[in-house]
Amino acid sequence: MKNKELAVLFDRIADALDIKGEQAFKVLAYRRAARILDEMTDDVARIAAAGKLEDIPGIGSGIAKKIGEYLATGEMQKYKEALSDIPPGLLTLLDIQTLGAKTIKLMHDELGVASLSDLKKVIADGRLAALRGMGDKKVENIRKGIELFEKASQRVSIWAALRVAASLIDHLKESGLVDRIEAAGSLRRMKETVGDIDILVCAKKSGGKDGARIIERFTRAPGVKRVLAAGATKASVMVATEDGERQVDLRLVDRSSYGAALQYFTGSKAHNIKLRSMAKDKGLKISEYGVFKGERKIAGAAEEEVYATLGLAWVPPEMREDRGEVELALARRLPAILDYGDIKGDLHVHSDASDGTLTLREIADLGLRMGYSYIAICDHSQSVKYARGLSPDRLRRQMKEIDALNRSLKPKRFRLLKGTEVDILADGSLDFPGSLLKELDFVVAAIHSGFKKNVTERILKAMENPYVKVIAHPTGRLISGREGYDVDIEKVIAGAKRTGKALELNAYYDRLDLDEFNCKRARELGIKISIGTDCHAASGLEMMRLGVGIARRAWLRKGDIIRL
DNA sequence: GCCGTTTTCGGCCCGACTGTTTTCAGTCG
Repeated sequence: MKNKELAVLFDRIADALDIKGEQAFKVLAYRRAARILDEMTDDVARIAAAGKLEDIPGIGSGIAKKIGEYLATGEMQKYKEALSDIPPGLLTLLDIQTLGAKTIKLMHDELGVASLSDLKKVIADGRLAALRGMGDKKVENIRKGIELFEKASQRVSIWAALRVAASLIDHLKESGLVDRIEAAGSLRRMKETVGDIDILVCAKKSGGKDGARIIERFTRAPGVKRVLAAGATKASVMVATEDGERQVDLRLVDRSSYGAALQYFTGSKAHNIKLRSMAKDKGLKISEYGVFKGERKIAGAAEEEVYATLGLAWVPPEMREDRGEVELALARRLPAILDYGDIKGDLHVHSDASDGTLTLREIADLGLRMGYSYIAICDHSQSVKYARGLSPDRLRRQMKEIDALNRSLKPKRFRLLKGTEVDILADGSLDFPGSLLKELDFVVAAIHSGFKKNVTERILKAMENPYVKVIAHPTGRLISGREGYDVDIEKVIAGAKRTGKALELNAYYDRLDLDEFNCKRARELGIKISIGTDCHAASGLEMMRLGVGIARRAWLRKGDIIRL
């Protein structure tokens, strides 16, 4: 599929035109096209062949023609033309906060800045500060922007971000001054990676000094390394996380605006723009303070109200990406996506028999506390030596143990499932014989070695086995803390479709295998998804939330996942 | 560049903040 390639091209064209000072709306049009292509699960070539490109909202005749040209020739005239007089190093400067296209163009035209190192030079020798419109403070901000860019250009994994947000929220709640508080932004939308963390707070007593106290407490919270700004309604700090420092913004809002602010700061940007332009058509105006008809505020306290004023059903945060959800909300036809409470169990957990840390009893206790009905124990098989994989004998002993434990758990309406994460060996055969697999409740198959040897073919062969229900690590992104493997996901998806096997959405830390994109494609093809944490420790069971979040972003319904 | 049961031309989301100005441009979320 050329979708992603084309997305990159259009994004670079947008960058180049932006720096050249082309009309902002033209730049926006290219960016929108890039985003559409990046997220599209259909093959753009197929749509182009059917002559349906212009049916996609946001793709008009101009961009359709350029797509056609690229598909036919492998080249795009507009791309060459746009990039011809732009040094490649200049485009990366757009990623520096406090530095935008206009300033970059000015620096390039006046000082010949063509790269990050050029920029550092003109800051050091004072030539940048001498430019018109520039001053010491602006230069200082750019310098700070560069520092931030070099230190924290990576987006942090959602799990680390969730933990940072939770600890700050708890810290603020302990003050007793807080009425409502929650994380907004991409964290609330459950994006796999998060840039900044946004927290929204509403004081119990508005108008008094409580707001100032909350801001004060925030800037002195544990983990805060630096305060970037602290005003009456907003504060920004840098907080230490597992993978470096991260910016956290706190916004203090009025109770009457809480819903509007939550909606606004949750985004995404594209979703919000669509809402606002709809509002405008209706003679309304939406801002973070509320929905206004002329001077009069007609909604704002609750998010539902904001959507209702536009005639829309409330949209789950995970769907707010302008991928058609607004139109469906208008038609009252939003799909009933999987809910966090729909999860009745975890379908991939390791015990201390292999490389986990928990006993069967501890896992059962945790499962009960999570409100589950079942957990599948899927320890490694014998060949996975580094993870103390179970021999057939040890697995049979574990099965007896589980049977015994289940008898005592019966009154609690909870059971452990007898399972395995059976290894797919170098020749594509499985690490246990069928006679053993047959005795198990749940068989997950996965590759753990020979990452460079015919991975795709081995997975396809394993899919032919009648006892295998699920393929784990289908995209091979990361596995047991090791490097991932290269797999032809197209073939794996086709294989799952053909054999009726499920693919695992694995949520342990940053592994999230499947990712959102392939999860969505699998759903569209009617392939079942199995959600398991693949966890090895107590905290890991809670990571189910990440898996469900990704599933919701992919619009999975209850019926799309395996439930026992 | 895209889009249109008020438009095939003239629109295209909104507000805050900052720093540099002397009324506003640039940037961000």
